[in-house]
Amino acid sequence: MIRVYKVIGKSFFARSTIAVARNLLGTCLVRRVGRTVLSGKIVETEAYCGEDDLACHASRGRTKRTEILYAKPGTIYIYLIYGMYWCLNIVTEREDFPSAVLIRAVEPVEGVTLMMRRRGTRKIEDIANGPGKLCEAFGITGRMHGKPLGPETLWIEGRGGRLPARAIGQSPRIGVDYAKGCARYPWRFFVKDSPYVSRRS
DNA sequence: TCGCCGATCGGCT
DNA sequence: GCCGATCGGCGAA
Repeated sequence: MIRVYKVIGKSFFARSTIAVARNLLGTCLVRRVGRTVLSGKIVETEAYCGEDDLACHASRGRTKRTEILYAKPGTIYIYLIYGMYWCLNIVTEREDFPSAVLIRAVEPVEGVTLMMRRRGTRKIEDIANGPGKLCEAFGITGRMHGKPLGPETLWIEGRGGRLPARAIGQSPRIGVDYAKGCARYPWRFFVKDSPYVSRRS
């Protein structure tokens, strides 16, 4: 498959986190490793939005760890979860407002052979249907943390359009039951009927 | 298919 | 010392 997409600029991320999370669906996450291009269509995202969002890592304010969420839009935020898995986020909104979108799942497009090898599976639906899985498939680690989107790290491509509303599903975010009332916010977005999302209804 | 459980470690209390 | 924006393996049903 040949990509005919355009690189999405930083300004895409300098607006409401909800809008970014929703509009990232259908775009492509791309990375180059040596001569190999890895890419996948984003099919699932979550919005984490401000200190008032108890599920957001910045809900207890600025610390060494959460400082990154206050950075410029388009900055890469990667953290280690459960001591084992990396999770990929992209910082959103204006500088000094702590928010980001978590990329939770992609549909593998290019570099599938390498992804399968990294993931230890030949089942394409299981390659990148979860935040930890997609980082393993793409070889994304904490080394990219704090860097901007771009050819040296990873980037997003799109056609400039957006998916029709009827193609988009919405639900509470996964794994944030501890976040009191915020746990019910419907800030997870996914491509309806995609077999590549992390959990199907 | 479902639910439980352990792995493993950095950041916070 | 506790816990997590996860995952894969296991046993039970």
